[in-house]
Amino acid sequence: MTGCNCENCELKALFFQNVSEKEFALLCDTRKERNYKKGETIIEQGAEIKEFSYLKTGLVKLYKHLDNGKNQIIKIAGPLDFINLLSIFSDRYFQYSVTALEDTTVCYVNIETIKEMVKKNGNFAFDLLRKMSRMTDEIINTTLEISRKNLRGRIAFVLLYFARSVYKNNTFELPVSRKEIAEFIEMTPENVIRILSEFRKDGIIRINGKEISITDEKRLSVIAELG
Amino acid sequence: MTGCNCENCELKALFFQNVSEKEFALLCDTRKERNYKKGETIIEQGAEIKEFSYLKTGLVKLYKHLDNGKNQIIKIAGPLDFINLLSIFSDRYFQYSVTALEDTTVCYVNIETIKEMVKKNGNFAFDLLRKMSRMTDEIINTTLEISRKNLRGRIAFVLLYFARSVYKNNTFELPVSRKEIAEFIEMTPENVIRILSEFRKDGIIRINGKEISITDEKRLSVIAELG
DNA sequence: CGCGGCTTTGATGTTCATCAAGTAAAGTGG
DNA sequence: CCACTTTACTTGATGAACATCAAAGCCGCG
Repeated sequence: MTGCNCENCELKALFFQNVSEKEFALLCDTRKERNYKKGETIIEQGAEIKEFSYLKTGLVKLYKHLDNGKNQIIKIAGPLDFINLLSIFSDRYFQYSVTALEDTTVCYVNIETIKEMVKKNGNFAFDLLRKMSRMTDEIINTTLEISRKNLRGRIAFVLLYFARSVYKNNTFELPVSRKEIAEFIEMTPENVIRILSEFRKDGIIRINGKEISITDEKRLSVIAELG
Repeated sequence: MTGCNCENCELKALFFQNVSEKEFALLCDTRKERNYKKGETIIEQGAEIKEFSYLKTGLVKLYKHLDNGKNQIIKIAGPLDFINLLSIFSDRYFQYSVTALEDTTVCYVNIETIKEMVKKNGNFAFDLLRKMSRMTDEIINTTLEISRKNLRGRIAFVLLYFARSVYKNNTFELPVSRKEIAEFIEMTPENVIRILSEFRKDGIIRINGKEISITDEKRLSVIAELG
């Protein structure tokens, strides 16, 4: 699906407020949109960066393939996130992969067009700098925060992350496997399960397969803080 | 010390190649330069960001003050590094402190001037985007890399970091205390010392107070890789 | 149906933080 | 310049936290 029906897209206002009509038309001409099923890979680590892409709807994981065959999840990204902003200006190739955790729609714009726009339109560049700065800030802070927590604190952290930041609800369907949680917060899948069970026995959460209900958010917050 | 004697500064070519004479003069007018002794604090976490600053000479640490009274070192920065690029576009206040590890010279330019330049000069903005992207890439990669190594691997990593990236020499004076190493690579000072002693006993390094000599770089590399 | 991957639980051992105690070094005030 | 205080460094002993290994049940999928 290509073409220019972005006029009414709610993202236009957010990302391209400082872009002229003419520039915007240029963007739209090269724009592509694609849907991905849960589990499909959107970006493969090592591939050449040809597009500038942002997430319209859905949920994805950004992760690195390590030498030992394991993966390390860097960030979980949702609507309105630029999913390839990380290395787009520093490298020709993707430093990480992106895979859909839920059905997802991605918009693609030609990367050279964006680069030209940065050079010609300083206000757009400024917006991009701010956006990028916020995103990397968040990744750095989250990574450091996780790494200094103990395992119980880490599990509490992810549960609250999904409840508060992603689903805005204390009951939700986990979009990731236990193993993926482990890859995100630096621990083993066995311990993810063990601690989830502990929380269940302690009456802090209810578990039904992938469905999680936080029943004692206060206690979970304390664990996340102190852990 | 203020004023405009930047014409011959080696940093001009690096950072401001896409800046016009007129813009450059504006930069220079508001420029300040300041020297810091080893141990002096350059930036205090929480302070308002009023300047755009970069390191001319020396070595500094960027670190966060944590709630429990401890510190966490995010990055060690050297010449040519923008020391406040991290949150400069995302926040009004510094998210971290910066302290000199060696005698250091810092150049300051008014932040509003830079922001105006970004908006007016797209090529300058593009340079800045690239620089920022590289810096945050490196921080994220380093943080993730450290967090998945065991303690021996982490110590090997920092020793090689100082030898290769900072001093370009296998013998060097450690610019940080054992405690600061611990704050950088997420472990306790006791274990930093213990593992340094192990490496000494194994004949991998020689230690004389703060002076370190790497005598078996190959073995140290293997430990850093596998750890 | 059977295979492989995800999940769960238990047992075991290693790694690491914590505590304690002592030495060395470096700054501080008289 | 010396006694004093503080801070950094070092080593050992101990226990807790965590990874690893093993085994079995579950589920989806070809």
